[in-house]
Amino acid sequence: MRIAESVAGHKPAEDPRERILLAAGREFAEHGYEAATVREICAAAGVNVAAVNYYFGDKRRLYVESVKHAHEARVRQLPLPEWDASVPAARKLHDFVANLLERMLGISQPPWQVRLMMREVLQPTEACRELVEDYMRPHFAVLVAILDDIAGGRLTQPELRRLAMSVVGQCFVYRAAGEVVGMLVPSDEIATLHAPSALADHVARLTLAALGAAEPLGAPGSLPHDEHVAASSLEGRSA
Amino acid sequence: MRIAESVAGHKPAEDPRERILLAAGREFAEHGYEAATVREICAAAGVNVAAVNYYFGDKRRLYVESVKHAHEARVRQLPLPEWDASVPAARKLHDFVANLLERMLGISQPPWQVRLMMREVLQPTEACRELVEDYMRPHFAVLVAILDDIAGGRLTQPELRRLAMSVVGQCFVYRAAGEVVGMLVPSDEIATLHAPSALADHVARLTLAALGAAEPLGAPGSLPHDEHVAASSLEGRSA
DNA sequence: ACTCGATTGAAACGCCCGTTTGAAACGTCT
DNA sequence: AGACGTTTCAAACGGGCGTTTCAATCGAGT
Repeated sequence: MRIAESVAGHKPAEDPRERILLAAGREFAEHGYEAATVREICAAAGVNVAAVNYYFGDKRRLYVESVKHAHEARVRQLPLPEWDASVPAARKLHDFVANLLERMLGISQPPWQVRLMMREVLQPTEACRELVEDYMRPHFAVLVAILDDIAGGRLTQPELRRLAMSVVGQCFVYRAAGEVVGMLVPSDEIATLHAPSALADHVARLTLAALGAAEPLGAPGSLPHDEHVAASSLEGRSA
Repeated sequence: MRIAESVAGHKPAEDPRERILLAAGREFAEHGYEAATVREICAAAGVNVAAVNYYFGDKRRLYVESVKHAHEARVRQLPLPEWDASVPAARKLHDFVANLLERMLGISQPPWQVRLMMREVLQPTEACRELVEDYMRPHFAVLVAILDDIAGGRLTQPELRRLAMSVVGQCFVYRAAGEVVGMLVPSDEIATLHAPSALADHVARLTLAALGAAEPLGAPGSLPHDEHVAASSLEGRSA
């Protein structure tokens, strides 16, 4: 049996099982399940190819374990924000979006973890449903509740879910299609207007404006911008 | 002694090159480049494995050709909409979004074509840049112009690009993360509120509202608003 | 020192991969 | 008919894959 786990080491280099999980996550994130090779994973982990069979049984189970492992590390590091009851809903929305974007785009974490989960989202495997239930559904429910608060009961739950998906989609596209975004938008804009914090401002502001809980975009906002208000909009029929 | 003709069955044996491209597109879309196998492609196309080498040289070039082939078929079938000068910008926006969603989610097309291109977006290869320049950048420019029109010059070009990305993201998430959406949203809502046409209404409306060019979401509703999408609107408020 | 389960290691097992081969089958000329 | 370029075919090549084998090594209990 395994003895001396004496020093609760933050050193992942100790436990071979841990090393394999780490290397596997990287490899699966980079190449996908089928294209990743056990041999490559074991080489990166510095263990013999037989180790994956010894510790995990086979490649499939190693994959599922590595997804769970990355997922748990992610949850541990970026828990759902909690707010005081006095915090206004608009602020909650901004915090939520900022958290979501930081989780997707932030440099606070090695990029392969979120990339691995992104693969699950785009082409779900058996590890996906668990991911959704444990991780995404609670987040989504929180977002819906915030939006319900902002809308003040004027939207049905199905409409709120659709609106929530719009919020998520605006964040999601930057992670999933980031490279194409980089081709369509000048790189200097990426570093400024499309940085996580600036994006959070934008998405939250857009959503609030769409709900009538903030000035429309282009009206006097947080940016030093032209001050002429949209008193006479060209298309809008203000009833 | 020509038994080969009858064995082929009722399937008209057309250009083998075309058959290979078609089967390859399907296979690459389903499994990705590395996991797709030449043998499987050739079996589906009803040709010998040597044919791919004969017609395309190797697997890599077959892949590039199949992406181009699907891309061209897509462009041919869904060209950029063109509007009369008198069409209001809000209507253009709705048409653009509806077109985008139809292209991504519509049943008018075998699903593997857009899936193949989605793979390029998510993990670009050499075929991606061409895809962006020929296909996506023009569409994106049109969207930016429409939004500029609606905003009436109150937003800078960088801000317009960011807003355009928000519009695209809202559509994109349904294609890229469709399976997860299906887990988070009750299936009956998927068939109604999240159908392409209903989604187009939603995204266009949300964007207009955010720009102050339409009533906020949850306001008295589309009744005081002009007729721009009323015909296809099937969303039932207050279930 | 010895035992014995836990762990590691090098090599091998089938299998399937992308690609190549060389000859047969075909269509089209003279 | 015969010759000749084009296209198809079964078979094989070398190599990498996931997995297994089995002996070597380790480390604590006796």
